[in-house]
This record gives sequence, structure tokens and C-alpha cells, in this order.
Amino acid sequence: MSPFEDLISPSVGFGKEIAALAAARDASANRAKVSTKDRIAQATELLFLQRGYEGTSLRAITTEANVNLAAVNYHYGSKEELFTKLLTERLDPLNDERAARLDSLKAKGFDREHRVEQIIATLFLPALSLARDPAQGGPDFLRFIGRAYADPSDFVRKLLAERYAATNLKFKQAFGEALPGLAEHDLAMRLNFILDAVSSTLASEDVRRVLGGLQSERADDDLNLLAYLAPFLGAALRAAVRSPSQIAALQNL
Amino acid sequence: MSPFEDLISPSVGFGKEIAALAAARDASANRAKVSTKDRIAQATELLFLQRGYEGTSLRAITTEANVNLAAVNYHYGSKEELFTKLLTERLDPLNDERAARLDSLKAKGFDREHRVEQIIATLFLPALSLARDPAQGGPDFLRFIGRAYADPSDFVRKLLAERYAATNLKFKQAFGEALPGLAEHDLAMRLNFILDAVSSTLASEDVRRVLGGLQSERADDDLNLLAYLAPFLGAALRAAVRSPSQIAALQNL
DNA sequence: GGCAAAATCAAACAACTGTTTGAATCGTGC
DNA sequence: GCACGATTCAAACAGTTGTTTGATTTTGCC
Repeated sequence: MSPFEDLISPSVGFGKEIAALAAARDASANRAKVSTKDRIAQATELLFLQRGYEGTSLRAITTEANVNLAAVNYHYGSKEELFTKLLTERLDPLNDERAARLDSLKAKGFDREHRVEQIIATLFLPALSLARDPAQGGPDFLRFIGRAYADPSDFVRKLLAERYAATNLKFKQAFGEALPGLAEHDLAMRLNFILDAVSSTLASEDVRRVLGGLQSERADDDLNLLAYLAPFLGAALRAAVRSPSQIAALQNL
Repeated sequence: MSPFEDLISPSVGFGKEIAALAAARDASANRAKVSTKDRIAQATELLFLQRGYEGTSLRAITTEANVNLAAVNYHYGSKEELFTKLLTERLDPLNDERAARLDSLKAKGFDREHRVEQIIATLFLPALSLARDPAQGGPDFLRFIGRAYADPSDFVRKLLAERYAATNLKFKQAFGEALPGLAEHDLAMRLNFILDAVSSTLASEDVRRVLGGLQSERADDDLNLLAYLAPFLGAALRAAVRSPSQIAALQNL
């Protein structure tokens, strides 16, 4: 039995707000009228994917949404509050699920041999299963969170760092325990390394070709992508576990 | 003998403009007066490292440089021309050296077993040896090019893509030949993957701790970092060489 | 139907951006 | 010492940004 088997579990349900949003979006597909507030949200998501936080002006949003400029401040308060709402709406469930799965994995005990791969799986399998949930925004979900983690603006970076500091620390510690002998700053560097890589990969268009049909309901696809990426990332992390003397010995590899 | 030995070669010399700039910078270390034009360049580099292209306003530059606002347009023409000058001044030599080393490597013939690692070495060993050259800007050189390749602005991205398209294509083809059986879009994805990762790593502060003393003249340090990174990146690239059927077989790895 | 609350609107706000102007200053060769 | 080109300067330009205002329209309830 694969050590990842347990990780492929049905996702828990999430707030009614998101369901309401999705319902409103479906209604738009059928008829015509979407509320001003929701049209702003949709236009913002679209433009954020294309241009990021700083590159997306309120006027671009209101033009795309066919809405008066003042509507954003009326419905959301400010640009930062608008983006905070959109970002946390997707990232809160993601990080909750990540933390929950890591806890249950810890409780059950890690696999001896594939500990790193198990943690990697816990880190981004939730993103894959949430991406499959139409109530979470569908196939653009992955691109959205990839963009979010790659966004260079102070505002987004601070939001992610502060709001999810606890979860991030949990995973850092888990990797640290799975990779003893790796200096702390080395671990931090390697984690940034693979996180950046995963973010930009998720944000790209190509990942969907790898995923194939995201519409599929079968969790086997998760295993496919996991089998595709986990050895890749695992090898990267493990390769860092080398003392300076070992590095010297590698000179004529 | 290591297949990388040949790659550690003395860097060729570069234009007198850069030498003049470096001379001016040295003069500043001795006495006090640096020309307005050079103070603008220094302030721009500093702020670009901190905030990127879009995040760096001309007023921030002129304030940091203790210079009148109009001086930028007077000496450089425009903000884009200023950044183009600074970027190409460092990236032109880097890409020229990369292309030259790849050509000579091709002429000599690749090592059978470590072909991927050889190309990886060719891709970023020039950056390391140029970083050691004080005429190229010293230890900040790596952070600078890392920042450049990670910058999200249309202007910088287009500049890098267009100006160095030929070199980029050369390396893509070299990797493609070294990794037969890897579909083109997979190769592109993997290359973006490791390029993003390397860029953000170079741009970070931590890389200097790994590098230890950049002031050292000994090329052995290059080999150290190469031995540190090449297996890491090589493993990542090789892990992608898997057919869909092989992926399926990996489900219970 | 009327009326109060909610929503939309055009317009302006102050702060910022890169760029240009024209006068004042500087430095150098005569 | 003077004149002329190079440089610096304060000021203003036209454009953008996020936000606010006050009037107008729409909506839902009695």
C-alpha cells in the first residue's frame, strides 16, 4: 500500500459564502444578471491572474466589470480590502486543509522511507482537490494561488506571511524533522526554492496540460500528478542534505 | 578528470565602459566626488534590488542619489533607457560568455554521462565567475541578475526575452538533445521551473552564505557551488523524463 | 403610490508617476 | 575676465493612481 493513500481523502465542506458566489456565477451562465459586487470580484480575479496586485488598477477592474468606479469602495471599502477578501476566501480553506492533513499524518505516524514525499504531498494535494471543487473556482484555482504566492507586492507578501505564519511554521518544522542534519538557513533556502518553483508552475498555463482533465472526479489523477512531482521535489530537497566535506568530495563526481 | 574541469576557465575581458564605471566607483571609495550620472546608476541598482523596476520611481532614485529629478532624463533620456543601460551592461557579458562556453563545449563534445550537468554548469558558472570580477559590480552581481530574471514588469521581461532570445534558444536546444523523449512543452516547463528557482535563489541573501567568501580568487569555489547545485538541478530535470505509462507505474513508488 | 434605504453615477479630490521647460549655475578654453 | 557649452535647478506639465463627495436613481417595504 502506498504511503500516500491516506492523503487522498475527500475534502471537507466550506463556507456558504463561497457556495453563494458559485451559485451567482452559475446564474450568470444561465441568464444575465450578476450583482455588481460579484462582477467586481470576477473582474478582479481575471485581472489579478493577468497582471498581479500592483498591475491591476481599480479603473481597469471597473471597466472590465462594467461598473462605476466608486462601486469598489462602496462594496468593499478599499482596494486592499477587496483583494484581502478574494485572497483569503481561497487561501484560508487551503491552509486549513493543509494544517489538518499534516496533523492527522503526524498522529498516524510517518512512513519511514518516504517521509519527505509525504509532507510534500500534504503541502499541495489539498490545492489539487480544492481545484477540482467547482465551488472553489474551478481550474483557475491553481493559477490563482500560484499567482498569489508569486506576487511581488508588499501587500500580498505581508498578507500571506502573516496570516498563514502558523501553518508555514508547522511545515517548516515537519521538513526539518524529516531532514535532520540540514542547517536551518539551508532548509529555509531549499523550501523557498521549491515553493517558488511550485508557485510559478501552478500559475502557468502548462500545468493544466499535465493535469489533463481537471473535470475528472477520480482522485487517481491526484496520484498521477503527485507521482510526477513528488520525486522531482523530493530529490531536490534531499540533494541539499550534504555537509561541506561531502560537497568537497563531490568535486569530481 | 571531472567533466566540468574545462568549464572553469578564466573569463574573457569586457568593454572599457564597465571598467570606467568601476574606476569611478573606486574613486568614490577613496575621496568623495562621484559624478551625478554614476550616483544615479548606483542608487538605481540599490533600489532595483529592493523594489524591482515598477516599484522604483525616479523620485526615489534622485532622492537616494542626492540629485535633481531632471538629472535622470538629462543623462539617460528616460527611465526605460536608464534601466536598459544598467541591465544590458551586466547581462550582455553574461550571455555572451554563456553562449561562447556552450559553443566550445559542443565543439569538444559532451561527456556521455553528465551531459545535463555540463549544460547546467555552462548556464550559471559564467555568472559565478563574473560575480567574482570586481569590475562587474562584485557580490551584488548575482542578486542583480536574479532580480532581473524574477522581475514581473513587462518592460524587463520583454527586454530579457527579446535581447537574449538567441542564447536562450541555444540552451533550450542543448537541453532538448540531452533529454530525448521529453516532450517540448514538458521541457519548457521544467526549464522555467529551474530558471525561476535559480533566479530567486541568486536574488536571495542566503546564497552568499553558501558561497562563503566571494573575494576568493580560487576557481575551486565555483566547483563547490556547482557540486552543490548541479546534482540538485540535474535530478530535477531528469525526474521529468518519464512517460505517462511510467508515471502510472510510479503510483505505488 | 409613496418613502426611506440601498445602490449607482459623474465629478472632483489629493497624491503619485515620468517627462519637459526655461532660467540659473558651473566649468573650461580663449 | 569673459563667453559658451555642459550641467543643475525649481517648477510645472499631463498622465495615472486610490478615494471621497453629493446628487441621482433604483429597490424593497408599508
